[in-house]
Amino acid sequence: MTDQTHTQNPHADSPETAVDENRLIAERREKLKALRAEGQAFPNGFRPDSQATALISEYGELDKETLEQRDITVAVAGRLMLDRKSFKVLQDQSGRIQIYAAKPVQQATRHWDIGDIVWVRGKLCKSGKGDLYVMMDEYQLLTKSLRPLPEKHKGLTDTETRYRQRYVDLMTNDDTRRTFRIRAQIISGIRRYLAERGFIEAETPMLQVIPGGATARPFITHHNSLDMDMYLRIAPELYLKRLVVGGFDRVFEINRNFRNEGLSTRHNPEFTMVEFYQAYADYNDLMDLTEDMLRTLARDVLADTTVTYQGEIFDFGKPFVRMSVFDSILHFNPDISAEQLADEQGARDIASKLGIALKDGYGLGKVQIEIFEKTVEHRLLQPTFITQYPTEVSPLARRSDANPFVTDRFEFFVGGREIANGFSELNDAEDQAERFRNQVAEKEAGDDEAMFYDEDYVTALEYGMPPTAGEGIGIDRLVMLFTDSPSIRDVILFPHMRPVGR
RNA sequence: GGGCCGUUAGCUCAGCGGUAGAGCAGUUGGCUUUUAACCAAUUGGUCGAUGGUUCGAAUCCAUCACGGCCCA
Repeated sequence: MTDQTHTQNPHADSPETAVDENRLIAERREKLKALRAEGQAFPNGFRPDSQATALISEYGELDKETLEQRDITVAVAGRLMLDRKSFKVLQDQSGRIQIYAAKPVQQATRHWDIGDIVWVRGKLCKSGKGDLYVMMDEYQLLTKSLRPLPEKHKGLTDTETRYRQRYVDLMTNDDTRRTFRIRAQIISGIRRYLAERGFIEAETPMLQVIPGGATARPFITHHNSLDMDMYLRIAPELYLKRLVVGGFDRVFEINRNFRNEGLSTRHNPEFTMVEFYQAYADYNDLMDLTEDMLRTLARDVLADTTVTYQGEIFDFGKPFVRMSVFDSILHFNPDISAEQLADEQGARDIASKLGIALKDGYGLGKVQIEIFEKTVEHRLLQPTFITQYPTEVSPLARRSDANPFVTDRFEFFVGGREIANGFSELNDAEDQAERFRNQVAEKEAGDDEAMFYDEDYVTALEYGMPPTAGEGIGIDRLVMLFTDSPSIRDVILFPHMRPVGR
């Protein structure tokens, strides 16, 4: 770093910062200017030795006299959140603690503003009202905050600003900090769970020449020196299975995927999934694993196997229901008969009665899935596995031995939402080649979500992939559930927002 | 893409055809072991943008931008 501390901020008068300047900021700039004139306005080297919450849990119960006798000196650092002149409240990563300024200290710190980052060292004391505080014996303003913080009671509530300026949301709202701590715990919990069971973590390409592993529209980008279009991945699936071919029997990846689709409370263009693959296992093994993993996560992260989401209670402690697509349709639609649902024309009649628009190319499997999505999905509130998805809508899954019309696949639902998708993998290279050809035909017929033919993936399968089961779990939706968040934007630190024009 | 709702001071909000308001924070002073600290005074606005209607528009109408909810 070059020493610019005594020079004027080169951007202070530039047009882009002048736009939203106001009187409050100008006053703070004046204070900063005075600090620069006195010396180093942005000192480093002042270290805290304690965290607010740790101090309170360690010493908060001691009475005033005992604290006095023990004569404990601590140093804390953080952002000034409240200023009652004598008592000020400092917030660090762990939480809040009060600091006390005697009259001369108040005078000496008159240039401090709410939002400033400060360092304080002094004796731990207890106030007459029983609150722990740090006596300000030594103190230093570390970073002048030029912008005023949101209102101190209600904080920042404007949804748009919370998403666009997440840093303000984080410094202001406890709930936001809690949500993203839980998110971090869920991710590290999944990582630990899989690692403990012998899964190897991998990073596979985000930039792909053939975007595969899911049916979705990809983002297109361009590589300049190769002068070729590339795609942001829609799933890591085909690469992770290449690793299984290579001999990594248990692999997983926790990372971002990108889908060029609409935005909603449940869809962000980039989202996080964990995908994992286990050789010598089938989809039943993964349902068992999923059930145990989610129960473990709930217990470890929330200390409870029930989850309250938007007023509904979901129980991860009880065994999860398992039901086939076919049976679930019959279960929730008593007026539909098995014979009718199993017959293509019968199923089409049901669909049209339900007001579902069917395209010409749809076979019985797709029609059944449309009926399922319309009449069943939103009613799967408690943790439920739906199994036996039609082969027609499962181009990468292994056909059921008992009934080749369906695959050994499941999706997992909670609160009417799909959270996970897993199946016994298709490891018959010739069958896979045939299914890719069907996808290409659908793409040529106008379905821009249909898959590309991935020749190298077929080649990999030709070397032989052990019988394997694989699964993907949507982390964002899981975090929504665990944090009682109504929108996916509440669980993504920087959700996609349209640029705001001036 | 369609429907409904929102956008007013740094933040949280009222005002809904007739002089632009409150609380918080800010500034000045007082008080000094507070707890949404308190007391007194006080500053602060392109009412999202652009057109229109009207003697007069934050308010009514139209278009646009951004956001939220619901639907596709």
